[in-house]
Amino acid sequence: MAESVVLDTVDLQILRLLQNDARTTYRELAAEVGVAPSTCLDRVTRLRRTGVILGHQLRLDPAKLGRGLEALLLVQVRPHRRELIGPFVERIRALPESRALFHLTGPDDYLVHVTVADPADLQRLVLDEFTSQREVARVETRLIFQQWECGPLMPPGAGPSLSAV
Amino acid sequence: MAESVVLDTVDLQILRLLQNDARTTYRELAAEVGVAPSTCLDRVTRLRRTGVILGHQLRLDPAKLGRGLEALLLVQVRPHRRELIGPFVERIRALPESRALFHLTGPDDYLVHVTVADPADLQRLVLDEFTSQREVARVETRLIFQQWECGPLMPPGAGPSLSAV
DNA sequence: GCTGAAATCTGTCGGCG
DNA sequence: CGCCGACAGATTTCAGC
Repeated sequence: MAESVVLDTVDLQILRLLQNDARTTYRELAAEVGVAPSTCLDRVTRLRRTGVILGHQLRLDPAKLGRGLEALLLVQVRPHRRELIGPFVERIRALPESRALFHLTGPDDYLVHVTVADPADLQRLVLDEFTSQREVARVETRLIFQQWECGPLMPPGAGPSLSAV
Repeated sequence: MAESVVLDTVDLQILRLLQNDARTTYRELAAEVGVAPSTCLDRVTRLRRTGVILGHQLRLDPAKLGRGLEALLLVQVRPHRRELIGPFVERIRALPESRALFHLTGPDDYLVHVTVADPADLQRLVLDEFTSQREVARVETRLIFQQWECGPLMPPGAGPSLSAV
């Protein structure tokens, strides 16, 4: 599980470029980074094998899919025991409205990022899937005005090379 | 901006498959969906052009990049006026630790998802980039025990067809 | 890590239903 | 008008060095 991975500048440049556009061809990567296309393929294959790259994801516009309203739900699950939170997590993950789920420290045990059609849809979701459940002690709903994805994920102090576990 | 988009079962199947693996070839998509590869290309091109597909993203493992600790920061920005929140948002987005930023309703104005190396790194981030700033009235830090991405994003009541805006 | 070549894929085009 | 099938160009992938 704790496999050691060493990343050099070539790896980091490739990752930065692919985060900018995950469909960049090996040819283009090679031209930018200054190595052969096959080397880029080798690097990317290794980054996938070692688990640095987890996968390629499609970014969709929820509004275009009829889910123009987004919200974060802060949820207390009580009692906070494995027998209850296991099924809770699986149930929430399976909801078509759920985009992401976080298990947190602090007064709220879980944060759920949901996408719904409109306020009525959100109300239905909160009432039918959260507050109606025995293990859900409290739900706090926060609407999302706007959201931003931030810059590329890079190692701290992105020097010329580093080792991570 | 409010371009009308109609999605049929073929589009929805393609989106579902591409969310599972964004690098699925048109050939494979065609085989699964039961249409010609060129038709899949046409559909995907149209989905890109109409803004349903926003782009292709690389999913990376923060832990493998030396950012094994993740947290959510709840931030109050006061006074909550455009002159202050504009620069605040840009500054937070530019931090290498920031993964995502949400502008919310409720007592906390912003939620920031951050990835750091360790608790000392988190402490530095909170003190130097948040509480030290004049406009930041309050910061609440919640560590992330575990997180899950949820199922594919699909339209509400994913019937055989739908129209979205 | 590179080169080069084979296999595969992408994207275009004209035609068909 | 959208779907199909074939084609040319580009990309991926794999030996061998």
